[in-house]
Amino acid sequence: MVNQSATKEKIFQAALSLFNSKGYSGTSMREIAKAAGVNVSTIFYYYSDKGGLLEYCFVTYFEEYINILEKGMKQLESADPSTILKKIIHHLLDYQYQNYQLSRFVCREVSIDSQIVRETMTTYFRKERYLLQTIIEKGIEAGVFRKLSAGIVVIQLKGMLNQPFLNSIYTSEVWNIYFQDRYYIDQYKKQLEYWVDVFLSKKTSPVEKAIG
Amino acid sequence: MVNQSATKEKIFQAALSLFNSKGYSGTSMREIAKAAGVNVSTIFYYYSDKGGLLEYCFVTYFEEYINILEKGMKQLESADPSTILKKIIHHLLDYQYQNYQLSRFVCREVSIDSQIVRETMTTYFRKERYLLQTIIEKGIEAGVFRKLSAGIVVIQLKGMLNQPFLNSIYTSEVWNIYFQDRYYIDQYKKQLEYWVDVFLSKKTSPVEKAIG
Amino acid sequence: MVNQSATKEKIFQAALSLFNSKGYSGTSMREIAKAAGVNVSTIFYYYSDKGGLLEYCFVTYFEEYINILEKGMKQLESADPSTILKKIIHHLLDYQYQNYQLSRFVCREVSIDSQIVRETMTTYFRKERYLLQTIIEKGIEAGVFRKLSAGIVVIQLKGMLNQPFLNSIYTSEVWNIYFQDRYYIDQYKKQLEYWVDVFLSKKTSPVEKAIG
Amino acid sequence: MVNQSATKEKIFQAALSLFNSKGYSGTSMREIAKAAGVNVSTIFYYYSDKGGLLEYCFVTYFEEYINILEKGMKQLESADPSTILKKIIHHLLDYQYQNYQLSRFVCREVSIDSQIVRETMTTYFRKERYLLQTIIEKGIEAGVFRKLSAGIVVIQLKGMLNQPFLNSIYTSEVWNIYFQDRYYIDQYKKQLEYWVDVFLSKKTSPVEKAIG
DNA sequence: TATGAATGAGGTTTCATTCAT
DNA sequence: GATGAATGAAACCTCATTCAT
Repeated sequence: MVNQSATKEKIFQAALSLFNSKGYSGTSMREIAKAAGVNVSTIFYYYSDKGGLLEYCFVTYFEEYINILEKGMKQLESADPSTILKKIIHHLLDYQYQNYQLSRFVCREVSIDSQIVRETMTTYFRKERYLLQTIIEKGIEAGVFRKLSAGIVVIQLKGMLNQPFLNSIYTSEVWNIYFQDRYYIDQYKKQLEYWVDVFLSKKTSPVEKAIG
Repeated sequence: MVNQSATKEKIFQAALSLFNSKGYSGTSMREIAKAAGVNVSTIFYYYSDKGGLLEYCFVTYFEEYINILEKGMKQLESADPSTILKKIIHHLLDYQYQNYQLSRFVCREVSIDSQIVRETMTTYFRKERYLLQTIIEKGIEAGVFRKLSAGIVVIQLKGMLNQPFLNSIYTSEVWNIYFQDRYYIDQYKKQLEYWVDVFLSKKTSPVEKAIG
Repeated sequence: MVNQSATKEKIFQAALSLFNSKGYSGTSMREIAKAAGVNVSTIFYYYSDKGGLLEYCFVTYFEEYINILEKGMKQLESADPSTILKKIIHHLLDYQYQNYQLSRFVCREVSIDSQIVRETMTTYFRKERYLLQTIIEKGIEAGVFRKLSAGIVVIQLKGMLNQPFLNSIYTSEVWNIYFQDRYYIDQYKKQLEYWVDVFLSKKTSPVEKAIG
Repeated sequence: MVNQSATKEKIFQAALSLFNSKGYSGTSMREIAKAAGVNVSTIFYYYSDKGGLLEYCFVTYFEEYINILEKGMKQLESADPSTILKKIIHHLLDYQYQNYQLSRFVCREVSIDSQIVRETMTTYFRKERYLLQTIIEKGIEAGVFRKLSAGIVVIQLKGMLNQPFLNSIYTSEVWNIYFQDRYYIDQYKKQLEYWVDVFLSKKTSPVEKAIG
């Protein structure tokens, strides 16, 4: 997260912004350099490759992402599944909100099926799978969650978690909802926590009354 | 949907497949030509432009997509919101399942914020918004759906609808779930219909007992 | 030898001339394009690679080179070793003289120890080795040639054969000898044939009297 | 020959090795730095230029080369041409053998017709010409050598002298002869001395019986 | 309808080099 | 004596595209 060199960070930010609006392949190194106010060669000095820049984005994103998951992991024994899951949703949405550009880009580019994506991603996502699956299954065993397929539930959840960042043009242009704003993110967060309570959980929690 | 020329269709399919695995910008006309077994110039003959090829993909996708929505539209008066919504979910998932490659590509590329995307997409999505919003609000008015923000609900729903196609590498590599298979799509479909019943709707429907 | 396309040939000649004076690595594609009067892309269209251009040079050179050797091969049974060897020397020098630029370049670049050189070259030179070694050994067995190590003799011979083309700056600048001229090549040819007669062969032939 | 600084020498050796396998133009400063285990800037500190490094190679090579020739020069009056020539061949081959990499590189790069090569080389080679021509002509006058063109003879001789170093891949890969080994160099040396005796000289010397 | 030849613009990357430290 | 950060120029190569056929 913390960049040693100011120049390196400047390049990173410029790249992120451009990758977001034009896609990774659609962005040229020259454009990035220009946006960062450095010479093209400087990018190669720091990231060695265009691929290196991409990898750096992925690693930076997942490093913190996995951190959040691991904090959830530690509470697996002590707290109840519903609370943990809601906490994780809370932190993930917050993290993606605070790293809007990066999240948008990674969520999007991850859907490409290239070598580098496959390799980088799979490791992180296997960890994620382990955590989420465990939580869901514990909840089911404890009789708190409904008997649903853990896989399908997680895929559903992930779809919901990414959507605000993935399709931000859609949300803003069509719905006038701006997930760069705290307000909307918080609303969406509540909705997902609510989903845990009424969709996943067998009995509706007190939160339900507050919203629905 | 129906291509006049076999050659044109061949090119379309080849392009689709490549766009999916390398992205639109990451795919070159030569690659498409090679994959389609035709000369590069032939692509220009049929689609005039690389942009033309992209547009053709979008139009082809949304043509049928909007068809499905419009069928739902016609039932707005006669049928109840919950049933209509479930029908739409059913048809959309089916459509995307049957046009796997195309859906994957469009869902993904739509997240880029370029001129062409913005223009093509917005028209279709505004229609979609009108329909879905109307259904949700009618349901709320009728006291069938919970009092939720229509916008947030639709965004949530769209996230869930796209996820299986967008992140197919994720689902297959990490969860061994293959949405190219009828079986998994049907399971997922049930889950979303269930979501309509227990999350959106105030009272849990009989379906709930069957699953949860 | 015969180029299908006039453009391709033009590029080839321009490349050859530049490779000779600046070396392969020292010559840029742009320079070649400019010298050939075509666009840079055209070179890539025909040769696909800078490496492809290099390979084309090698193959073109060795194709005819090996032809000459194979003609010598066929006479192995019928003619005497001394005559065959002199014929080969005669034809090789003629060939190199007629393809001055190409020979100069290949002889020089062959001394680099890269992958492509190793691969292309070895095949041809093994054939050459077989022929020359056979001739020398036959001559020794027949008691016509002195008992010398065939390997050392061939290396010595090859050094002499290449020298005029390899170091043409040296010969012209220091000795005012121009091997682009028939006259000098013929003189040099005589010298090497003479070498066969008095150095390789046991008894000095009548030719000796004519020269020495 | 004697490098003041160990670092400077390290760089020199690394450069030599790389120049040999990839050519001068084909080798980058970074590669040299990496091979030498120093920073790129260090090379510039010691040699100021890439050209400076090249010049240093040439000068280092020719300094000793010309020394050997000058020693021969001094004996022009006292000793007989045949003996002097053989001594020179002996010392030159020894020198090139002991500075294998350097000789290989210089012999090869000298064949390029660039400004720097022309300038550096010509001075040294004119000296060489004077010595060798004088020896040959003296021999002819004295009736010891055959009446041959001095120029052609020297060119022939130089071809033979360089071949083992120039085409070392050829000799090793095709003939399994390794001129890095004393044994093979000595054999080759004998062959060339023999060449002086039977080809250049009118009457065969006693050495002939020993070999042929 | 379909192609091969050719191109200009721009892509990524590497190069030798400098400068402050 | 030696280095790391940074650069401008130019390297190789690919791109979408056109045009004559």
